[in-house]
Amino acid sequence: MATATAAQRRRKAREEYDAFIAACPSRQLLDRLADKWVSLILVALADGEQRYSEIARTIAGVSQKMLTQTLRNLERDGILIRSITPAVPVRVSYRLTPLGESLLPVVRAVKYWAEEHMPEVQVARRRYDARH
Amino acid sequence: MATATAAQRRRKAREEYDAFIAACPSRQLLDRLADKWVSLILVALADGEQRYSEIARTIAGVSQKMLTQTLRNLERDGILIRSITPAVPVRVSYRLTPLGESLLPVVRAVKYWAEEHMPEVQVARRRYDARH
DNA sequence: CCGTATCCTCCTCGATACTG
DNA sequence: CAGTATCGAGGAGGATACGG
Repeated sequence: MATATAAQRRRKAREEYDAFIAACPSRQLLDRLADKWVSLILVALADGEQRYSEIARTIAGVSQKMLTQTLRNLERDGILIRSITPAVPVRVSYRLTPLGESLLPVVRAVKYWAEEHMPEVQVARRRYDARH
Repeated sequence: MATATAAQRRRKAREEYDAFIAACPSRQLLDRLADKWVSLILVALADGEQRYSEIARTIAGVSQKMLTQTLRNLERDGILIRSITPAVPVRVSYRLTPLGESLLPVVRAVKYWAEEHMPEVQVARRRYDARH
């Protein structure tokens, strides 16, 4: 059964890779995911292929440099695919790979959590600041 | 019904807070969560209260400065509680708040994803590097 | 044991200017 | 449109030393 095998492979991977260990490659991957822009890009691509300029418009405040850089990193990691349509002007689109699709719910949960619990955090901050 | 009310509050919060908008407070919260150490600290506290030195030992490679700084931020955000037992030497413990408990599964999922999918990412990187 | 304070370095990130 | 190249400021974050 292919699915079970894949699940077993992932379990095995988690035994071998421990992000608590500084030198572990998965720690570097965790650092990569712990990025300002990664979750926003992933969520922006949730509904399918998007052009470079569309992503830029969705994610307010991202600089051209950071957007390009983060997209390249995610492409290198196999999380998204960059495709070029030769035309004038050229058209570049990005879409999630299956690997990226598997990451999407995870990072989307982080974005949602931040949006949902912001009020509680703001209350906690005011309480803390009042006492310190 | 208290639970339903809380759920409604969160839904409302998600309508009002949109992390795609740079100025939105939830975007700052997302940036806070997008931190090298946050998920590791949260997961380290998953099984309950831990002393400062225990956390430091669990998370290999974290400097005293960053650990203290991140713990302070998380305390201010109401995600964990710091408690001091006056003794000689002093004993300082950290544990998750209910808010922190609600965040735990989310960030743990990120850590797990990184550990599980590291092999695929490494393959993707080798493929990418071979072609560029 | 659990910090705080200081210094110093690197590297992230934004701004700007330029190309196919 | 979708980049690349370069520069420069600022902050992240480590090392070290010291304090309650």
